[in-house]
Amino acid sequence: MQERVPATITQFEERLIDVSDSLPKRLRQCAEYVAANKDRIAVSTVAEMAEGAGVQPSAFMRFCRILGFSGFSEMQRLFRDSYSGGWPDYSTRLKNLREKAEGTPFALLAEFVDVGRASLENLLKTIDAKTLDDAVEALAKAQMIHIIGLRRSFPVASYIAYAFEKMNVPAMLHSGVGGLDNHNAIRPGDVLLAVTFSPYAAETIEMVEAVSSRGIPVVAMTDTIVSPLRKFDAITLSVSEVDFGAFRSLSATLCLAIVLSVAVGTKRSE
Amino acid sequence: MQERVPATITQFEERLIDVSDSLPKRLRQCAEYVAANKDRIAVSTVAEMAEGAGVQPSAFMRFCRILGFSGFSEMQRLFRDSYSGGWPDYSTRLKNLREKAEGTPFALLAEFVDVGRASLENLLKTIDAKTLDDAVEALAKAQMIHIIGLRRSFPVASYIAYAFEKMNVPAMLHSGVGGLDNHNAIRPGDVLLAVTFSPYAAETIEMVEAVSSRGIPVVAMTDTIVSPLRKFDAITLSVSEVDFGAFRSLSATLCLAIVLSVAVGTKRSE
DNA sequence: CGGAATTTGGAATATATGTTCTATTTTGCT
DNA sequence: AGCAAAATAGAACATATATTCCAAATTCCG
Repeated sequence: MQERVPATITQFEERLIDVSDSLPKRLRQCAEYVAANKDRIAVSTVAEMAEGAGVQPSAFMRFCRILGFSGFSEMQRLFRDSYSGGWPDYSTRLKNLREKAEGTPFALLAEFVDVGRASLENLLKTIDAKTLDDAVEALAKAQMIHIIGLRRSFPVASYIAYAFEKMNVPAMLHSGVGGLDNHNAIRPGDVLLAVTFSPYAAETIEMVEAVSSRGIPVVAMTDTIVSPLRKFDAITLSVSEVDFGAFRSLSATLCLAIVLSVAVGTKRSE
Repeated sequence: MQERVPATITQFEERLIDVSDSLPKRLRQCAEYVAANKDRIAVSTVAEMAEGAGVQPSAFMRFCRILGFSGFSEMQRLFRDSYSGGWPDYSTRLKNLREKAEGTPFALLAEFVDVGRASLENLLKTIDAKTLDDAVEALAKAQMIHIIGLRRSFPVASYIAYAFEKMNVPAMLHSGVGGLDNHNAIRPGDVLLAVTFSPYAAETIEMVEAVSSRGIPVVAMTDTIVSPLRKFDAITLSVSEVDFGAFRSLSATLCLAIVLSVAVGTKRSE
């Protein structure tokens, strides 16, 4: 019985198939129940799993052992971690890496590549297809698209402005150069695309507020659902990105920005 | 604080938005972390959630109470019950998504997420650790760092400028606002960080040429080794990004930009 | 600036949950 | 049927985890 412990869900499944032919009654019940309810492993206790399978907890424990784990906890950990890729505390990892002088730039790079990948995967899970459709729809109908995004969000805003220009979409980037406000450039029939992340730039919030009260549609790219933009009835695309200190890996945000640009550009030229 | 306990995820979100305006510091951290990682609640312990939010477990407990639960366990139960598991794993999900949602913005998102991931993976393979070290070294020694990146590279340049500012690194972004050149701001002891990708912006090349001939060190972020910047003896970090149509997913480039910023910022403060 | 109220950190405690052990039952074999 | 080996149930035990409590720090107000 000294097989090595499954390290991935796939290995787990293979092992499950392997053993399931030579199993006594109770353990077979476990195998069948687990096969049919893999997704419950991450969120259940042994007692619950055992009851579901119609066996005693101790029987279920033996079952875990046969699969190669030291116990139920170890098996559960596999499922808990592999759900959502497991990006628990990148920000502390990065902080440590940065503080410890031993962190070479290359190690830092590896870490950030990983963060970016996790963020991208997560993006697919958290973006709601319907909301994305609505956003594209609203922007495609706009006479002119106004873009605002300051400080840490400015790279995103400027990227979108560039992409729109390349796709012949009328757009205006409100960068605040020279402290000019240009609020009056925003007119009925236009749409505002606002990008802001914690700590939210006051100017952005103000602009959304002003524009929203005039009945002009707003599409927002922001983090989480507790963003202050929630107060106004904007179409909100929330992107959660790993950040630490002042830094934010913008992978997911920029990815969404490209998608918006391309989708809107395509739709308008139809 | 005797509100009734949220019975659905939607109610939970509403409650979260309700309270999140009137929350002290630590509890606000909890709210933000939870909003960004709702999916982790089902499979984490209080200790893990607390660590993720950067607070003590006891603080997280108070947070659960404010949301209307008797404790963390009750809140977790809500998420465990409505947990359906996001399997099968990433690659198959992506494939399904693309086939099923063909032509929709969401399919486009899946496409770009994949492109981004590929670019990031590729970055690790193509960046040379030694060159990266040299670049960090050169930038860390600079009196002042001048940053240039125009058109499609501008988001990257502006990101770097922001990051340097936050890390108290003296830096100047040459954005060309108003057609002013500011060549004379670049002085001996300074370093130029140039970002450019095909089709290379003439202004950037010119600046590199001018500066380089004055004996001022240049660090370049560019694509491939055939970039025109090769002519000048700059420290060249080449990033090959996967293109999708006319658009460039900047994931890898921005990732490298963050790494440079953080590494340089850290090194200077040693 | 000083005192009250709130918020916070950390250790102490309670509880739930996983794990092990052993007597008993079942199964397989001759 | 009778014996040995394997499997099982259930209780006892160990550990991980949630929860509470209170002193210290902070913020708020007059």
